Amino acid sequence: MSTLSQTLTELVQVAAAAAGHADAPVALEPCVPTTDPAHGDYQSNHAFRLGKALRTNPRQVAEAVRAALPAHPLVASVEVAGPGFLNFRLDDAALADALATAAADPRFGAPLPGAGRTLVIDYSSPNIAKRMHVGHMRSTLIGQALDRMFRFLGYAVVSDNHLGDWGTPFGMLIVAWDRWRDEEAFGDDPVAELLRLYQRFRAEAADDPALMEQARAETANLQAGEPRARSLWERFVAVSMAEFDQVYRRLGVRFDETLGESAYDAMLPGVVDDLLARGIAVEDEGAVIVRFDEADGKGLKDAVAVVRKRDGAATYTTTDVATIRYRMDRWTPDVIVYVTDVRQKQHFQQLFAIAARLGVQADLRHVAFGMLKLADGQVAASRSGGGLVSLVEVLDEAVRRARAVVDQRADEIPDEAERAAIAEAVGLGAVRYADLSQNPQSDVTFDWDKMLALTGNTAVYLLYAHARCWSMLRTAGVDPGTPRPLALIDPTERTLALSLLRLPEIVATAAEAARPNLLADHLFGLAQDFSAFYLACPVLKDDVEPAVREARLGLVAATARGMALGLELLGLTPLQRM
RNA sequence: GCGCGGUUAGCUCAGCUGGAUAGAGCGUUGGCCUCCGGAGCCAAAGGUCACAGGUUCGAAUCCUGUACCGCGCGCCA
Repeated sequence: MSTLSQTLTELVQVAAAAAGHADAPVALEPCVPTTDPAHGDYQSNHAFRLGKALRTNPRQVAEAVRAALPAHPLVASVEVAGPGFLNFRLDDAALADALATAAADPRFGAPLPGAGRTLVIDYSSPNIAKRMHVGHMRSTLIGQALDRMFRFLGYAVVSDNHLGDWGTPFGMLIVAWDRWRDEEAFGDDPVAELLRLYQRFRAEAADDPALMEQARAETANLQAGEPRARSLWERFVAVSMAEFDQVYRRLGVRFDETLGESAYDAMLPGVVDDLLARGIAVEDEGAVIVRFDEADGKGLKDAVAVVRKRDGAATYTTTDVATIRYRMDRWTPDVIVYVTDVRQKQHFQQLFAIAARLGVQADLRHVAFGMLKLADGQVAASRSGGGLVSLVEVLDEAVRRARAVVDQRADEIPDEAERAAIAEAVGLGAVRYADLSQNPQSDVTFDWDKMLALTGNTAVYLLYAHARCWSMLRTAGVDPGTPRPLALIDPTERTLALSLLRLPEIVATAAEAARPNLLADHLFGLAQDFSAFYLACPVLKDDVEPAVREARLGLVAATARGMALGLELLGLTPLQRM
């Protein structure tokens, strides 16, 4: 199946060729929805590019293309407007059929542009022995949404949680454990105890250099596989993972792989040797470094990455090179996506430049999202920033606020367990949508009220529209999965149908651009279109003719399906009642 | 110092990678429950898209410069 935009774009391509412009050196410009319904439904701006390339009046080119357009059932009329816009008006009956077909399809009529391609996506990646706080939220939520969208597009996706589970912090923890551990506290809240030990180590080591020496020795023991260090490390990892898993379960996040930095330790010496042997890295002041220049990218002028420190230890750059190698060997992915905050941008530029020199063929993408800031301007994810709100605390508060609203409807939803489930979906949805409805690259300021808002452009609005669809379907006794004919008469019905039919192309654009907010925006518009339809078009009222009622129920069912699809791709739980 | 990013309504942010009259939410003001769900709907007010040039049929979007703000910059990840 193809999208409306694809269908029209192909028509323009055929027409341009027929009009004698097949050789014009321009990329085909995809058809896009018009901004104003007065201009039709979709427009092509291709004539402007053609006109420029051919040095002719774009209006004339547009006329020629229009004259050469093959007939198509979807197209009701085509007009040339303004300086050379080609405006399409789509046929009502054909649109209705297209939507009916999409609504009956489990994939909502979406093509599979990712079919046959493998994509590794690396996100969340928290540090062992630390607590997930609000600063960790973005990678997890954005990554999860992209993960789901890429799967929907047909990619064979491998999601990988690249844990920070290796290195000197564990040497420090082992030393601190031996000296200051409180077994009882560890039993009650192991991660809190590990945090306490880590912080105490940092404080004491500031005055006692010998402690750092011990930590280095324990780190070396760990890396050498010394049993005691190893078993402590395993214990630390286990208790941390147990806590992370609770959060992941709650958020519906599921990884195919959880290969932390420790998984690559054995590969590191080989990586450094190889980089040296190939002349990619050189020795410098006792360390091994890679130098970059402007040929690697503007931002890498005079940049240097250390791949082996003077003390012989590898760095995270080395680990990341090893990780790319491993992924290429194991999955031969076409694409590898990293979801981290923007501060790591240069690191990834360097990493990708090294990969290019190694001949790695995959398309490496860094989704660099903006930082989460606190109200006072402090960066929430900074290592120095203590006293941060824990992620679980945010989620709990969100659910609590949602629960207060849901309980007001206790007469309609008497079942306590159902209200709890609704509050969970609404509360977590609010947090998720607050983040995903923003362009990832923007910084976000942590604001309880904004993040947990339940009115306006929020998850609630979308969930509510979906629940209202279901309410109508329940009343009418209609199963949205059953195919039914549609008819589009009222302008609000047409607008809603067009919005629904655009969903597949929006998902594709949002995933490739790594911007879940494009999908969030579209769903918000979809919910607004549904509201306009709901206001203008009675469905279940007594004076509605049976045929009209049936057709409108079909539209409602299609809306429910489209909304549910979009919500799930963003990680939200669509509710049939709330 | 060098590099990267940002600056759009009172506030928080979108703006489909150059298209037609710049949009939401919150807040403000004024209307909608004899109901197919008011967690909603309708309407109003609110803009020199930081500033100055440039590119072209056309710029919030691309280029150059300036001013602020943020982030990063070889042995942390």
